[in-house]
Amino acid sequence: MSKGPELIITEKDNAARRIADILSGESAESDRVNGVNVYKWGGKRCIGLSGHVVGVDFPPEYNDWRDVEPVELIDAPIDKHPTQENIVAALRRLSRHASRVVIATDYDREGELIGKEAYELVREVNEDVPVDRVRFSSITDREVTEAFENPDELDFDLAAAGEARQIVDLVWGAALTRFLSLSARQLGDDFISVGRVQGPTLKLIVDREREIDAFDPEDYWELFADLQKDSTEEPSADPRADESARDEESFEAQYFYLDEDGNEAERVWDGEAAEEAYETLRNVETATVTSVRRRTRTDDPPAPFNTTQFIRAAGSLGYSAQRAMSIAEDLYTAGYMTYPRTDNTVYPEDLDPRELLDEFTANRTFGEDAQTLLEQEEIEPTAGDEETTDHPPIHPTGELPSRADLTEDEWEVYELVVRRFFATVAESAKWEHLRVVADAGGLSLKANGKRLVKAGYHEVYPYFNSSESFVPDVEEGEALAVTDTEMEAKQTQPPRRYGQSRLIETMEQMGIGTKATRHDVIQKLYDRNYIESDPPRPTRLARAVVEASEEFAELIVSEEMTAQLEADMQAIARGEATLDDVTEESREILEDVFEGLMESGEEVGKHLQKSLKADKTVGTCPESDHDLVIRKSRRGSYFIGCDGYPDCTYTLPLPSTGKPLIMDEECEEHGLSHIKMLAGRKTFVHGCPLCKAEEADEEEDLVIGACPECGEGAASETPRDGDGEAVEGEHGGELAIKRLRSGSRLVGCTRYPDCDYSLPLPRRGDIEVTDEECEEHDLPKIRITYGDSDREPWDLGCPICNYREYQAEQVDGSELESVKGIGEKTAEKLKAAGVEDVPSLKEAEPDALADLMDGVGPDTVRKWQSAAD
DNA sequence: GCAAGGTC
Repeated sequence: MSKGPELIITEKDNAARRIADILSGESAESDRVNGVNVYKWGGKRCIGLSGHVVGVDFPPEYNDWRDVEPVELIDAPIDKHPTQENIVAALRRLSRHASRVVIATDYDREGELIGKEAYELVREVNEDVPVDRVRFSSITDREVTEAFENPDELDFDLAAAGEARQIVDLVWGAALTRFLSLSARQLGDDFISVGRVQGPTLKLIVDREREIDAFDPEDYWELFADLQKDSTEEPSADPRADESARDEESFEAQYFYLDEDGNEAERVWDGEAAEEAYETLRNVETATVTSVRRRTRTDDPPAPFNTTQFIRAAGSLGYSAQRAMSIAEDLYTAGYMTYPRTDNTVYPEDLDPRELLDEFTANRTFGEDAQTLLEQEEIEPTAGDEETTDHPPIHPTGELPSRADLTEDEWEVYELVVRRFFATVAESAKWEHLRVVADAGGLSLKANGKRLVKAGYHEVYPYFNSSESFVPDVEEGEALAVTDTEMEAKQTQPPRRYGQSRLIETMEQMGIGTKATRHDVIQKLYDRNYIESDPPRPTRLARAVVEASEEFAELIVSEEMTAQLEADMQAIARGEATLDDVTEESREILEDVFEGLMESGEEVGKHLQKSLKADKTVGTCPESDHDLVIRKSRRGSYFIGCDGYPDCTYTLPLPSTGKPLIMDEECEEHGLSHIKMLAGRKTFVHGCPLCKAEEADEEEDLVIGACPECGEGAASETPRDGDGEAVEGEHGGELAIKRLRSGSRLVGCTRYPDCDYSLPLPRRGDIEVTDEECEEHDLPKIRITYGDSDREPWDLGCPICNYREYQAEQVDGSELESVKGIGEKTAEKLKAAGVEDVPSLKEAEPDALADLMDGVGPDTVRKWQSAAD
């Protein structure tokens, strides 16, 4: 037996470092083995994994989708193999001579499985070493020390529960995904996927869209009256004061009646009845107060952040789920906040709110609020319903960044996290509600006022709406003047689409996905062309996938599958069922699914193909009977082409920026769908592509001067090529303002394509050629106006000077190269794609940007974005 | 190349 060091294994590097610090009393030193961090002190080593370091998959002979019938995957063997070679190698090296191994992975089911995977790797190289398991729910001195003093054993049943999930997910996901993809002949990057979590998520979106489609709006009317309290008691000397006093005493009330069930209703469904009521209301001069009700309401501060609620709050600040998590992850890695992936909404016992608040008292931004909170006699943090063992709720650590350490976005998210913590230890707010009902000519009017009498947590947490609505103090029997009346014609609205955070919340309620994956699932739906735009809308393909699944494999789009699996996993964890029981039964169900599916394979395939085409179809070709579809050129740019190609070669260009989205709106003249170009914050509506092309054809070029490359005054020594043709020098080329068929505008040479000199012009606004001239370039100055809008005109000036300034700004684009993974060439490409600096890189929509760049996928873009933070 | 779950 060797007397080697003791090895501690955690789930991630960050946890390894912190546990080493705690156990060593901060004396641990960091070393690298195989490029992996290892913390050493005394006779101990601590290494962090990166989640699962081994993966489950079918053996390589099952890799060819065409060679293997999807149904064969159901009973195919499943292998486990290292996916993080360097970490696995380091783990092997360290465990070979270890005298003891302690598994300290996260305290949840997946953590138990990751621990078991590590255990098996250890066993491969060291048969006898004792292996213990420690469990703690937050990495604090007390919890960690206690856990290591009372080591336990690995729970193999719990790990097996996790393994069963891996197998069921792989078998169902792979077999069905391959089947659908093969049936629709989609084998490239655009395969058609389904899975236990993405399936029901997609169905959620599609179902909502079905409701919207089926929605039949109904007309109704609402009546309002402005009421005014009589405030003529003491007229003041200043008439303006009277004016404002009157404003203060005036408020809006709404007409209501009691419906058949005796409930208050505001909507009048009958037009004539509304008209009649309005007639009455218009003719009354006063309303008499019939009831006044006051009550105070306590408004408790929110619970601590779990992942879902954090994403929701960040969403209301304008961050996508993906982006919010990416920022949170960076703040976590930098040590400013706790682990962002957690279900827990109850602070651990050893979080001392006073101690943590203390850390903020000296801070410029938070000091005052922290101080105020500390002055409370008692501090009792709020708690949510969910208390789990995995990680504490998201809260700031005692380590504070300075504002300069963070980007603007990071700071905004950090402040949100800090203020949420503040809110959870702040006092409740108090509202005073005042409800007034008045009678106007037999019609009931009501007004609800609310006043914040104690701001409480709103003082430190400004993200919730705390606006008041004013209703003056009135008394029963008091007469109020009716100063204005209004009848509004309205229509019932279809249900709203799910936004990203609503989607994540609903997934959580349905019990599908996990805190760490829900936002990724949504991203996956975008990547698979199932949803587009934000809030997400389902494509035709998505509808077809859901329809096909509903008919033949209902379970894969149902939340029931997760519920059943969850129950099975619990049975395994309790030792009441085995992994084999569960996976066998699941395979049998899938066999049945395949029986129906294989009979109708062709039909399913056709349906999917039709939908795929519909997603790309803009309308009918004006020159042939075929469809016009969006295509991608070999250079990676989008255009519209005839589906009858090569018999019909009709095409229409599209703008070079962004990814085209087919809108519902259709051009009345041409019957083509309008196009929107998705390009992050540069997103714009292109409109009907044929209208754009015709506008360009009709608009004459407007000559504004000589071309500096080939026009009058250009280099007079004219070099000639072999044929005696001039390649440079004067050719009489002129500069003109042009409108291209793709919709963009520019200043270009009239000799195009022989001379391709050009200067950019903005896409929006009216171009005005002024009388002023640029002395340097002999060109008129240009001004952009914005029609009726409030926007100030833009004096763009001489187009050459303007372009020079623009380019000078772009030189700063070398800033892009400071981002890990971006070199000179990539920075060039990025600039060509319209991404000039780090902020715009971070705001870019990964899909749209990837589409603009050869050889770059959306995942790469996301990597840059997180590296740029 | 398929899933979902860890992690970066």
